[in-house]
Amino acid sequence: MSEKIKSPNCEICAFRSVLFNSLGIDGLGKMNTCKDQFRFKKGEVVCHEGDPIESIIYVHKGLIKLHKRISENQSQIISIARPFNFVGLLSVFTKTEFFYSITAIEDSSVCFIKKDCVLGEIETNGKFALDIIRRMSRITDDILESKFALSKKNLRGRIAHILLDFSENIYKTNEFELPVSRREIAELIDMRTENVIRIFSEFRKDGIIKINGHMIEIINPEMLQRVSSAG
Amino acid sequence: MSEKIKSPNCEICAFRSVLFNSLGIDGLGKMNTCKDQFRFKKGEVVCHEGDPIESIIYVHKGLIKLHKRISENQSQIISIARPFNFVGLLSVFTKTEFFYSITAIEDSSVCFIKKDCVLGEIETNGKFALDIIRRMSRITDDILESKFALSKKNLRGRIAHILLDFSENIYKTNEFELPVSRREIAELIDMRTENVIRIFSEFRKDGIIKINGHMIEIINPEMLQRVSSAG
DNA sequence: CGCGGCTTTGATGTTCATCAAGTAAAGTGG
DNA sequence: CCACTTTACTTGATGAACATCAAAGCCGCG
Repeated sequence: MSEKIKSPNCEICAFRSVLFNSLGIDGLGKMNTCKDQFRFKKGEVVCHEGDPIESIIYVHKGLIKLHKRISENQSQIISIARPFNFVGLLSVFTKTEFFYSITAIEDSSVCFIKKDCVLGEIETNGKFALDIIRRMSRITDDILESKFALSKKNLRGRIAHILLDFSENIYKTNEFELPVSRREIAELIDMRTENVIRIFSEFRKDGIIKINGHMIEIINPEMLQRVSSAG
Repeated sequence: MSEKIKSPNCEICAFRSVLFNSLGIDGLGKMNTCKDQFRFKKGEVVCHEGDPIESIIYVHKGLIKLHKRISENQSQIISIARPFNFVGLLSVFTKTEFFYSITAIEDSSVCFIKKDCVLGEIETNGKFALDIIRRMSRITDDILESKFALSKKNLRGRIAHILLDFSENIYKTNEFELPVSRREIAELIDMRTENVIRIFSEFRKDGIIKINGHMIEIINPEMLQRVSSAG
């Protein structure tokens, strides 16, 4: 079960987030009273599709996936949120319910920041409002650009892209344990499980990566980069 | 050439836009001094890729396309903006230059609203800030949902979808003149010109639409809806 | 121990891009 | 206004990329 943990002060935590630059000590103190921090073990559900949106979610540690059932035996992973990411920052203003579920794919720690606190702060603190808007724009840009880039890559390019993302942006090392199954990778980059496996094997045979179950070692990052760009 | 026209008062125009609800007469008066209204004839360029973003753009009348060169002889249409739409509302906060060009595909009338006015109003008017944020969220939702939906449709589904969009959302009639060439349709929904034509022909043979050059009549909207959903 | 989920490989079929070639329409210069 | 050029449109044939189907091995778990 998820476990509520003693909240560290936002003052201490805030340095991690550009978002709260404009709050000042007063605002941070206020935020402190609006939030709850929880730990989730790998596989635990953070929230279900259809739950009311009462808070925005800040990823403190770990990895969580946003996903959506699209048929009886088909899911889709919308994105994987990583530390310092906000989830729901876009939906909170237009929707009343989450249109995706959230599940931890690693042991994670997340903050729930009450929606009303954020709204209130926006109304009274113009600088904070601008910060939120800039943050939202950047999130949107990122999502659009990456979805866009992925959608016009071929399958090899997509696999290369996501391996590089894990390696360079998430784990910052050439050897890491994939937090997701082959099937989940397929759901994330919109292809079939069989082809994920096939292309993993191709990359292995080409000497680009080593595979041992979920452990991946990237032997030739330059080549992977080339495959990603070419795709 | 584009032609600057005598600006109607924003007070008169504003009823069209939910965005300006929170401005009040004072704010609208201010906006009035921050904006310029221009007419563009079909085919005229509103702005070029790389131009500095000094204003957000509001479509008053007509249709404009946002497009981008991706190689010597390949373009891509990012979206088509219609009356009451804002363009640049997302980019204005994170970018300094347009990453797309804008061209009128019908005789159009657009307002340029100075960026600084909008930023200033956000800082001092909390309700306006919230309105902007809500509007941005909705724009983002719309873009993501429609791009998302399109990307997982087959070619027939995409063509059906876009024909329905023109018919139901833009022209609100079953018979209309396509404001774009076959090639531009291909650029908009990410396929090849040849296939746009082929599928148009199929729909014609199936008795779903009638075609006469750029004039399209949708004979069987239900069927088109079914093709769009099935794809 | 056996069941279900994950992984892997091979065979087959569908969808769509690409190439090629020809016609119609629209702009251009004399 | 007509020859000329270019651009848009159209149809058919071919091939590549990818989904789908089928079958079997692996592994953890009740």
